[in-house]
Amino acid sequence: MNTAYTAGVTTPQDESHAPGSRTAPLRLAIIDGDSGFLQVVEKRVRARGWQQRILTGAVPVDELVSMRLGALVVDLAVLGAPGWAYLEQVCAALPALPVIVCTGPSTVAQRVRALRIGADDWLGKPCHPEELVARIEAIVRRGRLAAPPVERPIVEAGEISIKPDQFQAFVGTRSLDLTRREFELIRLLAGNAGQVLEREAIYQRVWGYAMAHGDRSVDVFVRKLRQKLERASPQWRYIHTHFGVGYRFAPEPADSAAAEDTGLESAVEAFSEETYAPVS
Amino acid sequence: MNTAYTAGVTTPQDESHAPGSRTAPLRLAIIDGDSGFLQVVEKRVRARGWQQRILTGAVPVDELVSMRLGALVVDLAVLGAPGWAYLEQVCAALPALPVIVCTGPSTVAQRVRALRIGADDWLGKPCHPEELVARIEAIVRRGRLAAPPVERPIVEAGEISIKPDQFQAFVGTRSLDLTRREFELIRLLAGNAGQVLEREAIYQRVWGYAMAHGDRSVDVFVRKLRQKLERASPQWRYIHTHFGVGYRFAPEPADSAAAEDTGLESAVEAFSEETYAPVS
DNA sequence: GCACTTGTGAACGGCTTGTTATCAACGCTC
DNA sequence: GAGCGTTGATAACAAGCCGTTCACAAGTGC
Repeated sequence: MNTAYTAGVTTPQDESHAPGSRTAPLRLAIIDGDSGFLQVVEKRVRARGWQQRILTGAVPVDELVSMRLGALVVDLAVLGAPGWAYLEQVCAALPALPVIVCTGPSTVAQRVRALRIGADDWLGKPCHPEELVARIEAIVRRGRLAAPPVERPIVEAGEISIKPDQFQAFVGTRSLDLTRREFELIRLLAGNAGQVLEREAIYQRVWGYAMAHGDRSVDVFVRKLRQKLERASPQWRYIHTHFGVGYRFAPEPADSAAAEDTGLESAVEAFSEETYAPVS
Repeated sequence: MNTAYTAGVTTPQDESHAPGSRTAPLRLAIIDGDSGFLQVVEKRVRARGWQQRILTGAVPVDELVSMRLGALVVDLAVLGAPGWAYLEQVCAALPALPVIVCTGPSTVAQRVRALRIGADDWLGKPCHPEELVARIEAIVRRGRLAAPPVERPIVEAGEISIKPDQFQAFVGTRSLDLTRREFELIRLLAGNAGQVLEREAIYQRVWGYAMAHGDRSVDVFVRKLRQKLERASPQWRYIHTHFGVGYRFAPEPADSAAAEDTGLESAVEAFSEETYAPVS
């Protein structure tokens, strides 16, 4: 009913940043009526790649649940007298949800009451949007720290499966015995299956810094990977060279020599919903 | 820098491990010089059954660690110019420690900076002690809340069984005679059997604070564990090294010389629904 | 055919890990 | 409080893995 929404520039999957800092974009909801305030906040929310949803009033708790929020900002003034009951209700139903009350002048008693009820923070208006965002970050950080590590999905491709929590790839139950770099590389490639990745981009994302001119490391590691893949799964070809460009990951049956010529390959490439752009 | 040796009883795990089993009294430290303020705060801290410790200045991080704090309140004004560096240092070394800055007049930029550095909250003086306490409670609550990974009371792995209530591991009825740290380490590893845990993560969760660069403690304790496991259960191998990453707990028969060639190792691990599937 | 790119194998060297020893700190008994 | 055994932190050395680099072969496109 009352949902303006703004999607951050969610990069498809910047999955493999070098030191594994994994952060899905935060989903933030704001119950507030001050359009000027909302605007300046939204600007900063966007800059962080978060997703923002603006609510103009009390939304049933069920709906809040279904929004799968990462944080909630509330202006109690908007809700009027039932605001306190609503706050209590939300905090009781969603104890894991960070809640920041951001409202006008208040008394100590009010602030203490909100915090006791279950709110995580209280920020008086007028306030600087930067501080609001910083406080949201601090609370979310605290919550994430204690949270169980996010389970990463197992990627399946051809015969192999990539298990991030083991830093290893398998054919059936058998390990490919990859080193760390090899694993990071195959994870990056398989995570962007069907896409041609340029050497410099690969290097940047696996090694974490810019590739020096003439560096052949990527080639060498692709070779190592191919060797291990070939040994463990000889019926498939996984990594394809694009001359003058880079490499593309796409599992294909090994006997598709004829198929490749006809461009049939795209029929095999499967699990990636990413748009597949064949390169002649 | 490494002056005071604060080894000793160090049991920092209870806050990070034991979910909500028992709520030990919160240990609170306050770096502040205002005796009047300290007095009114202390009154309320006592009323809640917390333990309070007053520090008159910057205390070495090592000492903070050994205090096993549940929260820290800092008045930056007391620390002077180096206060910011100190704050950063503390937050880096003890990311799990709730830190509240409670100090005099401030600018938005200062508050944002502190929150970014790792502080959980900023409360301007003068403030009502009740609000300070309520904010501490809210932060601690948030930190405790998201820790639901219910650890199985007894973990069975290979020949050994781990009994948390006894702080000991056994082969049959025979104790492995593990020290406290050794036990915490094997509990963590076995509790995440099959997963590769990175050294820093292990250190953070067993020792309770951030691992210093170059620290080899995890390796040394892994060796001690392996030694005791080997002695008590020579037919099995439990802890596996992942070069450049960390360690993985997975019971495997020791005679896997032939098995390794067939990739048996992964089939046995995790004592889950996987059954041994002979290869070829 | 020529220039350039990519594949391949091997060797070097650095960094990671295994292992042992030493010492400070602590708890215990007396 | 002194003496003694235990625990944990740290240093030092050895061993070995792994990433980088080089040289050369093979392949690609013009």
